[in-house]
Amino acid sequence: MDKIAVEKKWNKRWTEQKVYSFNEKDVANKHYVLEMFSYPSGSKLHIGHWYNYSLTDSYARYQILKGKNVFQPMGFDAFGLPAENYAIKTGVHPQDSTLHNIEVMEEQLKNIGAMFDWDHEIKTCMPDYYKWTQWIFGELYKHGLAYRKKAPVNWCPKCNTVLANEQVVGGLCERCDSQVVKKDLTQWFFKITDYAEELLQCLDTLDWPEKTKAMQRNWIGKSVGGEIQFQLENGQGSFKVFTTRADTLFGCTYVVLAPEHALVDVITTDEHKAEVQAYKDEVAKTTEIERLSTAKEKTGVFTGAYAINPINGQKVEVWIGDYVLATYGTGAVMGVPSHDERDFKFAQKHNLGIIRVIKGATEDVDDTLPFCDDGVLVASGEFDGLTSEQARNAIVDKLATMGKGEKKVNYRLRDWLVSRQRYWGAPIPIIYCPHCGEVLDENLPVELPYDVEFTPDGTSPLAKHEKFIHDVVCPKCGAPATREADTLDTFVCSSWYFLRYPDSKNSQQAFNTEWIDKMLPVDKYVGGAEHACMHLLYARFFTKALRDMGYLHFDEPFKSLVHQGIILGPDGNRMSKSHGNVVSPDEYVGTYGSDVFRCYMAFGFRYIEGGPWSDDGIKAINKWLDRVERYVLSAYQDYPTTTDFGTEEQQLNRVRHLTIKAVDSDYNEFSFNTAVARMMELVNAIAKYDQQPTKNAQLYRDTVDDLLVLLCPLAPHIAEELWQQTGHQGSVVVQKFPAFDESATKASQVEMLVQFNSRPKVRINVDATLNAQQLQELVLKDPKVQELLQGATPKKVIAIPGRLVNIIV
RNA sequence: GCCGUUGUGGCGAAAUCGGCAGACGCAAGGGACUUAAAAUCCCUCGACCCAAAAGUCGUACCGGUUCAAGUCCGGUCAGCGGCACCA
Repeated sequence: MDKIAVEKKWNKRWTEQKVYSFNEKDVANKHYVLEMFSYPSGSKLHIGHWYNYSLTDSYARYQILKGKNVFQPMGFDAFGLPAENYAIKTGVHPQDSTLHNIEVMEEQLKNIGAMFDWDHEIKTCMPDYYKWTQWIFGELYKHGLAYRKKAPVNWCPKCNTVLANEQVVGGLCERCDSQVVKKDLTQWFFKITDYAEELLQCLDTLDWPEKTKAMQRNWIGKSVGGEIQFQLENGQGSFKVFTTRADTLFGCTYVVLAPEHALVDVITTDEHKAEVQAYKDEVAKTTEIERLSTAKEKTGVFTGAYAINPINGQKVEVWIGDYVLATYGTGAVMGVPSHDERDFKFAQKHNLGIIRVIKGATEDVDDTLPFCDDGVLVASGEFDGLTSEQARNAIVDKLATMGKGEKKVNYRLRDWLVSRQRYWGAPIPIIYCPHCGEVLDENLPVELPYDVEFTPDGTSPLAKHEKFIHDVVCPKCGAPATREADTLDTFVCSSWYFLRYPDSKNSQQAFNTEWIDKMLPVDKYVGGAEHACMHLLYARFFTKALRDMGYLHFDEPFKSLVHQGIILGPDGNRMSKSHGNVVSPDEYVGTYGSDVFRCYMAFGFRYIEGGPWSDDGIKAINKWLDRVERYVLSAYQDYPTTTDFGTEEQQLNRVRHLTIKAVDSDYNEFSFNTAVARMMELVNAIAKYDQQPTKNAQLYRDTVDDLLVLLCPLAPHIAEELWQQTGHQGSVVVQKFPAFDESATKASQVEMLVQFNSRPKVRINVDATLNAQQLQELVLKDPKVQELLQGATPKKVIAIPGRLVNIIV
C-alpha cells in the first residue's frame, strides 16, 4: 500500500464529507477533548506538537468509536512577544507573520490526520476574539477584580516589559533568561488572590496529575497563623507581625522589619539614622536574586527603637533586615532565635538574646542549635505545659481578648500583573479622562492599530501612536481623553479560549451561557506540564470569576487533565537549536506517512513519560502495519473454509476478545504503548491461524474487522483503506468499538501452576470451574505432585483457582 | 531544606486485588527460502552454573510483614520536575 497516497485520499474525503463535525443536537452525549492550542511561530510543527496532537486525537477517535459525540477544536494563541521580536529583527509586521504562520500550521495540522473541528477555529489576535477578551477585562473591572496600582514590579530589560510573578523563574525572565529587575510602576492587576482559598480547595476535586496539583498548592502557598501587634515603647504607634508559631512568642527577643517598611523612618532614633539609611541604600542596590539567596548571611541593623512583646510586656529591640520581605505577611517578623533557623543565625551574628520556650519530647536538649519542631511550652507563664498546637490557639486567643492579635491566613499567591509595555497584544480598554479619571471603554473592540512603531524602548509602542492615544473622548463626559497604551498579557487571551470554542462565531456575546453550561467543562485536557502555575491557574481563576458574575455555572474548566511527556533529543537533552539535537518529524512523515509515525510514537514511549528520541523501531512499526495489511487481505481471499469452531478457532477468538478488552482500557488511560502491544499479539494470533489449511472464514473476517476498528484511532488512514478494500459500507472511523465477549476468553481447561514452598515446580491441566477445595484435592492426587511429595504430608496447601496452588512441606 | 515523581535485561518497556518478573517490540546471534539481496518465516536471547537435566541469584540499596513482594510497611541512596530567607 502506498501509505502516503492513501492518507491524502482519505484525509481529503473525510474533510469533504465532514465526518468529524460535532453534532450540536446531541450535546447530552458530548465529549470535549482539548489540546492546548499552539503559538504560531515561524518554525514548523515539531515532534512535541505531533506527540501531543496526534495521540490525543487517537483518544478522541477512540471516544467516537465508544459512541461519544466528540468536540475537538483547534486554534492559535496568536498574540505574543515572539512575533514582535521577529518583526523587530526582520521588519515583517507581527500581524502579517502571524497570519502567514497560522496558514502554514493549519496545513501541517491537517496533515496529522487529526479530526479537528475547524469550523470552531479561534485566532486570539483577531478583533472578533479579542473584543471579548477586552469585554472580560471590563467585567472584571466592574466587579473590582481588575485594578491599577503602583507597585514594585518585575521588569525584564531585554523584553522591555513587566512580567507576572509566574513569568519570573529563579529571578530570570522566563522567555529570554535576562535578569529581572524591580521597578516601581503603575500597572494593571487581576485580583486572583480573592480566589486563593477556592483555587486551593477545589484542587481536591480534580482528576489532575498529583504533581500539578502539588505545584499549584505550593504556588498558592497557604499558611495559617496569627497576626500579633507590638506596641512601640515610646508611644510612636504599633505594628503587626505575622507568625505561624505563636506558641514561641515568649521566646521572642527582638523584631525585624523589612527595610522598606513604612515605619522604619519614623522610629529610627537619631543616633542610628545614618546606619539605617546606609543599610537601606545597600539593600536597594542588591539584586532580587542576591537578596533571596538562602546562603547569604543574615544582615541587618538596629533602629534604636524598642517594642513591647504583648504577651509578657518584655522590651525587645526593633531591627531591620533584608531577609524580611515587605511583600509577604505584614513585612515584619518576630525574632525567636531558640526555635527558628534564620532567627538563630541572625541572633548569633548580632548578639541578641536566645530564650528557649519549647521542650522536645526527648530530653537531649542541644542549646547550640535552634529547636524548630513542635513540643511542650516552658518559661511561658500560664501557658507552660501546653503543646505547641494548643498554645498556638491559646496565645492568639488571649491576645485577641486584649485586642493585640488575631488568627490570620496568608497566601504566597500575588495578584496577577497583566499590563505589558508591548505592541502585539489586546489593548486594555481603559480611557483616561482629565475630569472623570479612569473610565472603562465599553465600545468594543478597541482595535489594535496596524501602523505602529514597535521598536521597544521601554515605553509602550501604542503610546507613540497619536491617533490611537488621542482620538478618543471620555465616554462619561465627552471631554477629550487618552487611551491606556499598555496591552494585555497573552495569558489573558488563553485564560478563556476553551469557553469560546463551542460558541466561536457568536457576535453578540463572548459565549452563550446556556450553551457553554452544556458544553463545559472540558472532559479531557491535554498539554504540557510547564503551564501548571500559569495558564492552568489563570484559567481556573477566570472560570470562577465568570461564574460568580453569573456568566456560567460550573466551578472548574478542566475536569480531567493529562500532561504528555517530553520527547527529548537522542542525546537525552531537551531538544533545542543550541544543543543541535532537534529531530524533525517531517522526514519520517514523508517517508512512512503520518499513521506509521503516530503508531511509532504511541508504541515507543509511555505517553506521560516521554523520553529520548530514537528511531530504531520505526521500521518495525512500518513492517507491522504491512503485516496487518497482509492478513486483513488474506482473510478476505478464497481458501478452504469450515464452519467448525475447534481449538484453533477458540484460541483465536480468545485472543481477539482479550485484545478488545485490553485495548479499550488502554486507550481510555492514554496507555497507547500497551494498546499497540495488545494489537501485535492479536496479529500474531491471526498469523498463526492463517497457517490453518481450512479456516472458519466468518471468524477470521470478524476478527480482522475488529482489528481494523481497534487500530483506527492510531492508524486511521490505513484502517480506512483496508476497511474499504475488504468491501465494507461506511467509514471505519465511525464504527462501534467491538463488543467484548467475556465467555470467549474462558477456556474449559486451564494450566495450573503448582508450587512447592513457593517455588514453581509442576504444571497440570485442570478444569477451569474447580473451586479451591476441589482444586486442592485434585492437585494432591496428581502423580507428579505425589512423586515430589515422596510420601510426606503437606503442612499447608494454598489453592487459588485461576492462579496457583502452593504446597508447603 | 520542603513538596511531588521515578528507579525493572544491551535498549524502549509490560506485569489486575500481593500469585509463574521481563508481555509486546528493538538490537544481537543462529537457521530456512533465494544465484544473491530485499522481503518473509522459524529458533535462541536477565545473570551464574552446566554436556544436559536440575539448581542458585535477580525489579536502586538495607530491613520487615506474608505460604507468596517489582507490588504492602520502615529506613537509605540516586535521577527528574517544582518551590525555597514565605516568618
